[in-house]
Amino acid sequence: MEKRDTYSVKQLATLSGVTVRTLHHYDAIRLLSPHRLLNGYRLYTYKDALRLQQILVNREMGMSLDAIKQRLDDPDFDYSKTLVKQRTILSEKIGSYTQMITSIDAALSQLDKQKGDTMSLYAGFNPEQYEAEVKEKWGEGEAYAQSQSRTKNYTNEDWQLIKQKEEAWLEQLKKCFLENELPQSLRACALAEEHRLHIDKWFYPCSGDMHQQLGDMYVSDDRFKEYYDKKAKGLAAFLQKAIYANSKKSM
Amino acid sequence: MEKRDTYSVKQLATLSGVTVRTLHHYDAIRLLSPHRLLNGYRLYTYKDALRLQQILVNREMGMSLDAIKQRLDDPDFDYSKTLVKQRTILSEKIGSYTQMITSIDAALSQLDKQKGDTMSLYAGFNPEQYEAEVKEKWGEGEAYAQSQSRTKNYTNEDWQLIKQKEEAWLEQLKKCFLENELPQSLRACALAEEHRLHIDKWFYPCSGDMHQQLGDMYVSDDRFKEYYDKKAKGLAAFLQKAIYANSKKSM
DNA sequence: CTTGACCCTGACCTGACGTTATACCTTACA
DNA sequence: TGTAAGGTATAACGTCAGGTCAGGGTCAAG
Repeated sequence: MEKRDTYSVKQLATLSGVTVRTLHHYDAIRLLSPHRLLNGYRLYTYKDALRLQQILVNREMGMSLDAIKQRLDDPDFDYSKTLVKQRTILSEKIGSYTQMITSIDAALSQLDKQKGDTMSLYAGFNPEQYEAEVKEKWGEGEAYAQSQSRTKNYTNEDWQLIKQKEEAWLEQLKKCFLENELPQSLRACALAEEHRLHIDKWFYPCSGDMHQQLGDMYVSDDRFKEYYDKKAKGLAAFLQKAIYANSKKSM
Repeated sequence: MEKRDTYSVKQLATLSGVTVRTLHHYDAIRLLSPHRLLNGYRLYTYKDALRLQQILVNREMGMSLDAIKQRLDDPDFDYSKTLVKQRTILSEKIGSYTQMITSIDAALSQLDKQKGDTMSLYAGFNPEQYEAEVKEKWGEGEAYAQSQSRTKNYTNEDWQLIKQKEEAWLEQLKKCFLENELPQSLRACALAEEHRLHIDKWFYPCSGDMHQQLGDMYVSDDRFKEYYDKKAKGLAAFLQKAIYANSKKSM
């Protein structure tokens, strides 16, 4: 701190890193009341500056302004008392921080356990994630980035839910297909739309266009084709057509 | 954090050291909105508890609730990375706080020399009780319960006696360590056994196993480690080894 | 004699809860 | 079966440490 003998509000404020309003406040509650010039301006002495420093240190420790006032105004101001008080505050903080650390550790180990091990769930092939990966190869990095950032915090439960929904949907699609419904039918379109919303909700924004690209991928990429055709031969193509029909309808 | 799947308001509140009102508030501002039972009661899941943990750590770092909300709701939020970062920040803070405490202690002892007034120096950290607390966190509620019920009737003189004994013992351990005794040495083992008996007598039944767990804690829990290492660097680890050696010997 | 930087007070606003009041729900026990 | 205790809910007002204007005075420089 610069060694001057007097300061204006602003000078003291900037000097000690508080706002003018704060000094006004401290004056109002008589925590730090400087002298006044004839024009009413506040004039802080070096002593005031020292007191302010004390105030700030104690405030930093989480003490209330009132308590600080009590202590600084205590006639038999006992430095050791202050120190002891600060010591206990510090040690309490340490206590709560250690507690936080232990819970963080607990959370971390918990997280390790439940961090979505998608491989085991999907037996090696996670279609929705794979989609994003393939899109990446095609230069559509955005979908991949989105998918990555969204899924990285999914828990095992989340993945299970997603998988369940997807499986239920796939069952319906299969039924629809096996019952010789046309891909343009309302029923097929509804399922296509459901699929789009599923992707959109859990993985990355999926517009109609994006969805059509996906449909194409389902027949052109062997891995996808196999995934769907394993359920029922021709299902991949059926899905693609349904997606196209749905996209047209939505426009 | 205890591993339960659901909590009531009060349960979660006490568990995480906040008030019920705070949880209500967080619900009101949609920072942490739990499910509701049919009667309208809030029901917090483990996920909620994790989120609360995040909130509290961030709050402690001086972030506004609004900013915290922003962050936690950000899809790019990487939970585990953040946890790790926070852990290091917290433990750094602990480090600097302990530093401050030691310098306060220095100042205090300086003052003590000038006056006659000692006592209450250890107002902050009482290792034996802290042990029980930590064990509680680790799920060994029995020790904590025992410790609580035994200590609640202790008088001031009792505490002084305990403290004295513990300090005397600690001095001996320090000497033993600084004189390059091995932790397997008879001398070290004797001190370990003395320590076990001390706990057993004053706080809770302490078997060899329990004692070994304690030893582990002394090196893994920063607060203990610091407590012992402040006496002599490496003392915590030394004590742990001595405890292990003593346990083996007694079997 | 104006302009811009400072200063004043007063009044209302804010964030993060604390406190109090009133009422409902659930459980234990007489 | 009733009732008392204790947990829960909402609602509404209080608090603390300032932030943010608004309206007006002061002062040195150009």
